[in-house]
Amino acid sequence: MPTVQLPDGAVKAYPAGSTALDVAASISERLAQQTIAARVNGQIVDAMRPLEELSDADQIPLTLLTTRDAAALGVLRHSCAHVMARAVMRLYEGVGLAFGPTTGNGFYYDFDLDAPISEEDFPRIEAEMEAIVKDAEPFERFVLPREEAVQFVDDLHQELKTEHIRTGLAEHPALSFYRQGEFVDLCRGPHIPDAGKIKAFKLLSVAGSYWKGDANNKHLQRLYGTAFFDKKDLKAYLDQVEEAKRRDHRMLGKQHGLFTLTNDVGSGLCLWLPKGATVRALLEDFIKQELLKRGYQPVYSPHVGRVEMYETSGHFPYYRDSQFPPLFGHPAGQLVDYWKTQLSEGGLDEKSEADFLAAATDMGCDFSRYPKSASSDEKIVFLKAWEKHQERYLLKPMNCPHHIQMYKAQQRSYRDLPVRLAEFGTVYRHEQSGELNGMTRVRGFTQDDAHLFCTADQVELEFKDTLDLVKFVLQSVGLDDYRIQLSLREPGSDKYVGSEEHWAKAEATLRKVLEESGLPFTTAEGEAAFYGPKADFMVRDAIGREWQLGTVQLDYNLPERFQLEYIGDDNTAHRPVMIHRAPFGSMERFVGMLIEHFAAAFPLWLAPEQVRILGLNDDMQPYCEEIQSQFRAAGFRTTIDRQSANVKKKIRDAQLDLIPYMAVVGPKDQGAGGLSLRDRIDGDLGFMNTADALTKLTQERDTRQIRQLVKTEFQGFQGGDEEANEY
RNA sequence: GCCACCGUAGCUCAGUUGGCAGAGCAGCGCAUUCGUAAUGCGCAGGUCGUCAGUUCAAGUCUGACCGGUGGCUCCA
Repeated sequence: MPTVQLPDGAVKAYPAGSTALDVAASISERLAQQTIAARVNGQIVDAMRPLEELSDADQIPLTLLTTRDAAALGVLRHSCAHVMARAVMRLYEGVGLAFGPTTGNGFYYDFDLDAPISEEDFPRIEAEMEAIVKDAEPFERFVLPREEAVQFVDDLHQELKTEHIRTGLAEHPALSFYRQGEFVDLCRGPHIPDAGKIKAFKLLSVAGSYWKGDANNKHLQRLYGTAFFDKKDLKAYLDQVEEAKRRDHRMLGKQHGLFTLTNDVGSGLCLWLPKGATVRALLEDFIKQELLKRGYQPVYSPHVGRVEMYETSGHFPYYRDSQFPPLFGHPAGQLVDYWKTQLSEGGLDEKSEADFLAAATDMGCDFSRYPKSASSDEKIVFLKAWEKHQERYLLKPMNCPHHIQMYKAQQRSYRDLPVRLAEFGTVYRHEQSGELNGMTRVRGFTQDDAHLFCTADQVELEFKDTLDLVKFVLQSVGLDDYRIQLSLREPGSDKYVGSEEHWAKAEATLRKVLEESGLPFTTAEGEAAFYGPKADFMVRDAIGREWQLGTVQLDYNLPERFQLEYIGDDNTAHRPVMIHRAPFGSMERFVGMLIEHFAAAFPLWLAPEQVRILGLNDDMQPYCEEIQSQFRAAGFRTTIDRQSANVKKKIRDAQLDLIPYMAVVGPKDQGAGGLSLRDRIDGDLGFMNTADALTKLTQERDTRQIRQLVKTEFQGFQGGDEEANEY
């Protein structure tokens, strides 16, 4: 007979076999209606399971989770995923089930299905789901011992489930299933008591995915949806999605002439139009001033570097697939490189080889000693030797090797350290075509990069200062909601360079400084760079979305690979430690994010056009120019609206162009030696003399005031863990 | 790169079963000269992403390619 302890401390015994639902019913009928799941020992569990199964404690600590608990939302959504899968199975033949977990904002289910599902099919799938919800059939859990479970799954003819149960779940002695009507799924649960609890749901999108996330595996169709306890919550969520669309930087960037992308230049190659370039230049100037104060030194480096340098750093071999191919100094370089690859992949026929030799000779190669009759390996050795004497350049994918060469350009003493080299360095990466996205994912971008070279003793302090810099920079643009992600190695992986000892030291140092900093941080294994751990700034924008922006990375490995040294106070050589850091990350990405954060309504100090001067009629032109020159002299970016239109139209245009201030001038203003100031946010401020207006605007600009930020407080009502609920 | 969807004027979009390519905004011209979110009239603007194919006839149907969007995979 289970005894239950509720959160309010009440202790009560219940008949054997009682469930959380029974407990709820014993309190009130209404509570039983609203109970979605329960929490026992911190675990979220089915409300319809006998309590003895869940805990063998004398007093079972039980929390009922109702429609008011965010934690129950994940349960609801996962059950909704089952309902969706059931609907899809009713409507399509031969549906293979994969996984169907919850996500931060909803759920998805992956299907192996020949017939393509498109958004046009959503209404009938939703209608079928509606019918299932209306039937309000219960979710029934049952457990089978491993052998029986395997047999049971075999009989369901669900190949992916069969595979998963044999590989992914090979260690599980018993497996749980959930049945809802004719639909049965291998599932860890928990689920809601019955489908009738789903009051609001919607299918969102369809996309491709891979079985177990591996691109080599079977391609699946993924159906995304979301569900809520209440139609109001669903509407709030959909409004949020609309708001995000309204702020899309690709649309706003086009609309406000900030940047453009055209296939004539190339995909992923961003053109900064004057207005966007102004925002970027202001940010760059701002950070340059700050770096000067913090003892950084400016440097410049070219856009290409020898492949060998990137072989030393490890970037070239590690990221070969996502770089633009090397530029060859010798005309035959590309040909030789191609030939070498062919040989390593099994070689080509004699004729091709003869063609290659002829072509290479034509291009001026002396291949008289090419070992025609030798093995592929020997031929590769020859070609490699040839290549070794040729120049090959890479469009630089990273700035660090260049800065490292600067460090090496002179002998360094411990007295010189730390050396802090800063550059807005433009780098090129051949991102996969499917990854490109407006300004936030491009193939050529500029990092506000710097590399700090310091002694082992200085690492902590330098790292701390760097965190402080990023904090300061984010604050200055009004981004004060962020966390830091401590990105660590993936245990047991061989994709990293450097010794165990260096990694352990680097990770421990990062963790120590972060703990001492008091900044909120989370850890993420497997997210480190290949040469060292990182502290990534995850910044929340005005509508609650997270962006990975600035980064600080600790690196013991590149100094080793490039044999960096400084002479210590003991007159012997020591190895410095490097810190890589970029507060904005990439200018493209950062400005893209800012556009969405401000919905293109930049604060005065960042606005591409700060003041627009609107004459009441065409006769005011000379006075408009007079006012303009006064604003320009005070450093403001202004234009005059020269349309032959009435002032209402000019104001409307300026408002739509999101200009922070308008100076409306007519005969009255001219007579009184001033202007009528209009604020984008507060509207007409009335007459002001020009000096007062300048003082007011100068103050707002120089303190980098952010007067308006349209925040929507919808923080997702995020339910459940982001872990897969499926096995 | 993979899967699904999309590509018509500078921008946002309409275009019936294949039958002469449309609107609004922006632009230009003329008139208007106005006090806080659209003055009126007119004009111009397109090889319908590209290339092939089917057809008497293709924006519309088919294929390939290019580009974009949503995801997947990737992100130094």
